[in-house]
Amino acid sequence: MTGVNSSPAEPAAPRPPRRRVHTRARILSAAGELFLSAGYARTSIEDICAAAGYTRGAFYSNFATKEDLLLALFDEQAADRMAELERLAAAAEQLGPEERARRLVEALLRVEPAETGWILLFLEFRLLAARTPELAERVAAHDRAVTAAVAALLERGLPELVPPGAEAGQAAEVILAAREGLLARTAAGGPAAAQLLNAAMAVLAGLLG
Amino acid sequence: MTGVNSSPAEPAAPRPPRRRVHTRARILSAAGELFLSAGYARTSIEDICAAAGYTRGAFYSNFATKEDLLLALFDEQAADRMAELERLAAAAEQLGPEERARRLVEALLRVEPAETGWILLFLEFRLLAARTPELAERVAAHDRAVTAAVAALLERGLPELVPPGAEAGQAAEVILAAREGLLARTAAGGPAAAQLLNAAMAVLAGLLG
DNA sequence: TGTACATCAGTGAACGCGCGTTCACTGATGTAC
DNA sequence: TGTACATCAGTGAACGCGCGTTCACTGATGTAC
Repeated sequence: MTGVNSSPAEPAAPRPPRRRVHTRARILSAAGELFLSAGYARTSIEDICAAAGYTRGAFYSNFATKEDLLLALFDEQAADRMAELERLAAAAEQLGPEERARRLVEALLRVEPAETGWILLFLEFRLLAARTPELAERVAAHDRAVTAAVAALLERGLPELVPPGAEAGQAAEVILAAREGLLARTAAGGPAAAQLLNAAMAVLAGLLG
Repeated sequence: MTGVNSSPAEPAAPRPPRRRVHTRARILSAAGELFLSAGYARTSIEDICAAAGYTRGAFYSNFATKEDLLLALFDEQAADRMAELERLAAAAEQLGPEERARRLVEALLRVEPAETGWILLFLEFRLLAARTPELAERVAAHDRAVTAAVAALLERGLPELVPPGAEAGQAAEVILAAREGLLARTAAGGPAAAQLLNAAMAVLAGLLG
């Protein structure tokens, strides 16, 4: 099969596009940075191409529309988030119940500075999705996945947070919503992230103790 | 002072503009409806004027810019929200501690269908504010006022929700953030509002019990 | 290894549209006498 | 009460700009022989 050409009469063997392989990645990366600092709507395709070192056409040879690019970025980010949760679950598995609980609370509530940037972009995506059915399903699916992962974490490592009468999924939903709400407040110029998360920790600790 | 004209030589007595008094209100109201259903960015001034029965010029004779209109709407809504909280506080004052607690939890977590619409507009405002310093201060001030009002409610009527080691303001912040986060999820096509708020109630009840 | 050819990623000019804002105007409303 | 005048809320056409998208092209890259 290797030496013998398989019927050269066939119109065109599907050849892999192996030209300037990094273009798409570079555009994605530039778009990510610009979206983070200026938001999706305020960032033009021209801006992105310039930052990545290409012209508009390069963009349209890699993405169908601007929304398509946003979706690619979202999928990337969503995958990262899920991978992180899986890592966290695996790490938690190794620990004793006490240390595990401490780690999980911290991991669920802590905020990296980078995230305060992402939250705005994510909110913009939620907003867009609210008016765009296809996108809405994507966000909803992502929410379901993250909620389920966090619910599993809670069940194994923080059962105190799942009170009798409630399901782990409900607790996860509330925690994630609170987290997103707090992040939104900080990102839009409210109190510092650290301060708000201290609040959340204090409230949680008090309620649990 | 009434019969005698006070120096008619004076250039022009400031006369009150009492012409088509309802124009501004009509535009505001039409804008509110359209913003609710399509969002701020997707609603054009032309749309608003048409819905209100005027032309573009009428708009600019009542508002400086589109952002100015949004701000007026925001202030209106913010005042309503604060008034509602005051009414709630006054009503709670009349009740025994048990009934009062029940009422407050319900009031803080219940969601009117109308609010799921407003939340999207509010998020869009937060997003805009995140990139616009003057707006940011407005939202932050509103957040502070609402948080303080809710904190006062909690201190008087739901001290169980303010665990030892935490301040009422912190508890208020967490509750409001969770509420906003949950609303954002429903509004963008996630689970039904009722379902999410059941979750919050169940979690709270469990933690408190 | 060298040459001719085909492909297609990326170029860059142009299109077209939506929309916020401006502006010269007009006619209904209120004031002065 | 009636008339002349001034004001200014609202009209509607036009401006201008940003931006997403299209498209005819070109030249580097890979393939065939």
